[in-house]
Amino acid sequence: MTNKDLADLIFPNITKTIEDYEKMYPKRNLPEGAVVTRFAPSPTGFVHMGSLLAAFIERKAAKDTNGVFYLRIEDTDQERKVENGIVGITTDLKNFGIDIDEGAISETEEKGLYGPYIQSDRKEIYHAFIKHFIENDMAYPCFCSKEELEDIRNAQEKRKDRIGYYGRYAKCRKIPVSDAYEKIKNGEKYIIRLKSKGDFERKIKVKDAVKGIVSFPENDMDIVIMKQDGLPTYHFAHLVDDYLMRTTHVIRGDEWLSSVPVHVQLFEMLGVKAPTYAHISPIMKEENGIKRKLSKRKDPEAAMSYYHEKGIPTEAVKLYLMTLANTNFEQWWDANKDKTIDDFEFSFNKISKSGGLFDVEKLMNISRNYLSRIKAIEFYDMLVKYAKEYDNEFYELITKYKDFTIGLLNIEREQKKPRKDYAAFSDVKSLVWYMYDELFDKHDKNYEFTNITDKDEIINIMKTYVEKYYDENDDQSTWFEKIKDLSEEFGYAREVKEYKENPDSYKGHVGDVSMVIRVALTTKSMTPNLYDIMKLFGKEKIIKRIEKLEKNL
RNA sequence: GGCGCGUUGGUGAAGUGGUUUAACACACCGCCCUUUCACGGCGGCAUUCAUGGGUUCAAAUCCCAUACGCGUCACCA
Repeated sequence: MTNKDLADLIFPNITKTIEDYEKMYPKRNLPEGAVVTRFAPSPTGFVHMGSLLAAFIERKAAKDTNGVFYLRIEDTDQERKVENGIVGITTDLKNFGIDIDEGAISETEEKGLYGPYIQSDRKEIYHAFIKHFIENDMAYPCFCSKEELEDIRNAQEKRKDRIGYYGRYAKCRKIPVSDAYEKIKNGEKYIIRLKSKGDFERKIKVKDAVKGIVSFPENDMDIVIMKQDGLPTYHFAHLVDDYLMRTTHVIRGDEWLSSVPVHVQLFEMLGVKAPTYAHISPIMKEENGIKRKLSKRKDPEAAMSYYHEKGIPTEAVKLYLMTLANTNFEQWWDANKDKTIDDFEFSFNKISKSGGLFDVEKLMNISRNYLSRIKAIEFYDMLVKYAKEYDNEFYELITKYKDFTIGLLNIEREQKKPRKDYAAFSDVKSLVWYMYDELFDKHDKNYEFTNITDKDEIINIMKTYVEKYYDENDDQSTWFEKIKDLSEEFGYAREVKEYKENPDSYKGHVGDVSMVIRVALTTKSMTPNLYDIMKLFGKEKIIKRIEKLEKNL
């Protein structure tokens, strides 16, 4: 009775060998230094901020080196599966412009030569590898029941020993092959465990691309590699998949860091090179002075849908992720305002070792900067898309008055330092409602007059202005000259300076008069450039606004 | 409890033994500019890098302890 007999008994139908698979999935033909990465989520139906950050880094690292980025679905835990879970993930990725070179596309489709990319479709492959492990005395069946395992654990706790299935506690390890053979033949339930040759007293050193050199004791646990349902555990699937799919860099959350000894051991036992690991810290959230991991259950901002609903552009989220990924990005972007994320050179050692706090404020600031740098028409197109989904009334208006809206969005935009009014598409309506008569008429009118508040004076100024001075064909400097003339006529200083030198000689200054015009037309004391607004309005609308002012004041 | 990882201003952080009397950005606070607001400009905001020891001519940077935080110790990933 040999290990081979046992392996044949357990996997009678597995005929392919490891060599066969190595031939089927040969080393990738890629340029020197190309990085192959993967995003490997469970099919839970959506991506949250933490995993999006990983996916983003994976995508970026592969693209920068002309490598490959693929999507692999890790569904070895059948209980986690959600209906249409894969589509949920691929659409989230698509929404954020993270495109895959290979991998799962939907529940039934995939692309690429290194598949299948869904783990539950790879059972045969895993079995071939497990068979190889058993044949070569690197794995064995374990018949321990839950209760027996519990007993072992209790004994260990009592003795203050390390918890786990190892050394003298690994009782199934000692079962002779022939006995194991008989047990299986008799239909006893079993799982497959690794026969670890590691020594806890010896240390290993591993170079992590983010954390640097980390050292651990060798793994001496006989970890489970195949579960009773015949599917491999994460550890073993990681070995097989990342070897066969020729992954060069495994980027994952640092909750995996303590599994590194197991993983390097597995690769060693197979006799192949382990990938480079990059363990990234989780995104944290502060609540009541306590830092904790950003949670998809507790924190709405962890879900991608949150940004969609708020109308925060995906590009802004990506920019924020880039600043989280590489902290030197922000400075670079500021110095290279016309460039995009694609132009930035990503590096692993610029990833922060400790977990950063998720800062919505910062994200909003980045979004504000981003939105100020794009063309008005791009802004408009995205705004329309957003409004169509979330604000039908506004959607009707901005599509009806398309050029007007683009003109509005373009105010003080095409200049070295553009205005930064908007952080999200949901801000727009509440900031510029007064531009649209339909919204203006139904909105509560709270005229925010400041220095000049006398009703007759205000009406007088406005009427005189429109009748005597305002000409919609004036350029900005002529327009402003005329406001100065108007100010003078009413006893206000032409220049602020003049007024400040001789405050007693004037009722106020040109700024006060400008404010009257601004508030009279918009009700707001804060607006973009008044000249541009009036230009967009045209004389007719201005006159109507003055009539409305008289009525409402 | 074992094993690991981390700890620089309110926040993100730069920094890898000397040119750091600790960059830059967000937030905040002043002042200035400005036809308003915004933008912008200028200035303020850690004499100190969790704490305590050590190595060194020299330490945020190297070593050791302690504290705190986080992760992990499943037939979950």
